[in-house]
Amino acid sequence: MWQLEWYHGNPSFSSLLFRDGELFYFGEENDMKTKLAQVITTALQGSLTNEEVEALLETPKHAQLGDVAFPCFTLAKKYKKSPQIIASNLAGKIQGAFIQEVRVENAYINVFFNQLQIAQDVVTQVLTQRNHYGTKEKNGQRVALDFSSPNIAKPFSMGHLRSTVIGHALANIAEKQGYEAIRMNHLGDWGTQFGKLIVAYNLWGNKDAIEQNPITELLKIYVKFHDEAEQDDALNEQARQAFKALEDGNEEATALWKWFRDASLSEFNAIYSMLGVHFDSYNGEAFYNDKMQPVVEELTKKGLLEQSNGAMVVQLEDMPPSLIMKKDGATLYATRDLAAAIYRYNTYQPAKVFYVVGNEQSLHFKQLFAVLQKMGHTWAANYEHIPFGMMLKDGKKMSTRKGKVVLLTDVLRETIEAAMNNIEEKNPQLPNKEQVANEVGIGAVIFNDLKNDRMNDIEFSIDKMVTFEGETGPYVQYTNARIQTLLSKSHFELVAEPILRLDEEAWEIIKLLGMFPTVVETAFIQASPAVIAKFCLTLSRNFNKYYANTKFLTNDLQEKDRLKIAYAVSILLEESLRLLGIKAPKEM
RNA sequence: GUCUCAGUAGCUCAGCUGGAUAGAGCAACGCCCUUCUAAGGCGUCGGUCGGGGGUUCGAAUCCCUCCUGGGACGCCA
Repeated sequence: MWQLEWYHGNPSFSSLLFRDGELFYFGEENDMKTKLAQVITTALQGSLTNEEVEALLETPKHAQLGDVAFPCFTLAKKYKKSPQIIASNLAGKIQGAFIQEVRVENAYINVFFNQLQIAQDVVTQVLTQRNHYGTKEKNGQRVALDFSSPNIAKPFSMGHLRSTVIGHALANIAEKQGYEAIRMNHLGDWGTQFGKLIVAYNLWGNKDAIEQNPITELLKIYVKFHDEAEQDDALNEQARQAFKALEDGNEEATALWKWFRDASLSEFNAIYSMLGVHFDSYNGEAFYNDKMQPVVEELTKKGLLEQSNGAMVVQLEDMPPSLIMKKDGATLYATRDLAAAIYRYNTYQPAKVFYVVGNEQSLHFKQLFAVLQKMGHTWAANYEHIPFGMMLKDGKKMSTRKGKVVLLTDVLRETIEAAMNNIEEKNPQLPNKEQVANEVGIGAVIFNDLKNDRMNDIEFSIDKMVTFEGETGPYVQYTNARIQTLLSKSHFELVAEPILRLDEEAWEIIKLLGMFPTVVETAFIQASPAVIAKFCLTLSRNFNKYYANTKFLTNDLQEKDRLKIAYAVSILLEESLRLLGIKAPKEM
């Protein structure tokens, strides 16, 4: 049931769309840049299209110059006049109710908006739509995301964190953009290492210990296997046989495999629950075992498979061939991913598929998509690798073997402890200390990972993660918590109505609030949670500046207006943090 | 060797679909808590945007080239 509601009295308000009682942000009528572009386009009488004008509009580097600037350099050629003269001629024609002032500086036309009107408009929208502000209407399309994907029986390291938190944030962002997100955990639950584990378990395994602490114990016997196998090659042969038995469906082997998998998964799920991450599918490598033969057959039928040094490959242009089958006929990584890609297309019909996997696998995905294209699967154009940089330790890749691995649970324990120390020191009477310490400690780790461009390598530093000052998750959480305190201490019922007066420092905040829908969209287009992280840092910084110089609880006419802005900031900080997968405690 | 990602302040990074004085945080130093949580705010210090060419009215941003570092390159995933 759709229902259109026009905001009474004020024609500048966007139309708000309700469906079954839920509210969606609709349209961009409120975007000042768009409005201004229309005015300028009209003034130019067809010299430039509306799109061209909008592309030229920019935000001045310094706020005192103006809110939006239109550079006239490109018009100079068209009119054969100096850009300065064009600017001053054009400036007089730029007018509208939302425009306060137009200034010409050099070749720029700098426009100042009517701050109060825009503040009324933006704040009312945020307060009305709350966490739905910036949410697009459902578009009926799916985005499938392959992320996290740890290996069974191996510890969950800081390295695995990246894919997990980036993927999770992208799924949230996709949903806010109107897509249905399918979260897929492509578990590493198959391979010769399971033969080794089965042999090792039969030799040295302790059932109770593994049930208590599955990954630690499994890793222990796995490492022991490697040590022993160096002396005794017969073990490797046994492992091969054990894996063969597993592949052939041997009951005992299958039971062990299932047990290892379930036990590991329950430990992973404990981590996922701490991080607030969930999945729609845990179909890992094993799931595709019976789906690879049809792929090989399809490749053969389409004449794409070639022999090369005994192996079967698909030749590709401008890149190395993709290995599909080993000499012995066994399948490979690429074969499995082809099967998975096809299965996902058939199952979900996704509009987009994101593989959130480390940058070191770029070639693999380029090859994968190229093979799919050669097979005639044009939908592969919607498949995308979302790469990210590595988590480094001492400037080098973390490695399980060299003992350079840092376990995520250890890091979380430390950051939660640091958060608790902060609480004891700064706010010892706080209720639910445990929960808040969890939310802050975990938030710090997630934010630390998401705040920079995902392509950057990250040097692991526990010291940085337990520092809760500056550009950190706790800084944003703290800003929000202080606003929440203000709101709880005020006696106003904050409803969505226009604000009447605007402090000077609040203007930057208003502009940021108005940008939020565009920010989310950019984050989605660039597949970059960092865009959201930067946004809430900037919003926090601007609000803290305002808060430091302004008394909010004054019990006068201005109090309500200021609190409405504070409330709007809080709504968007909480929503930004939610998109990043971070909790926002009301008090800390 | 080929491909790929990166190189901006002492450190970690923004800015990169070209535009006005290159911005933050950390570190260092100096301020601000009898007033809404100082996990905060203000100030000072700090930059040949890796080097060199080119395109342009205009380049950190685009193109070429070189240098440095990470990563990937057939039977692991």
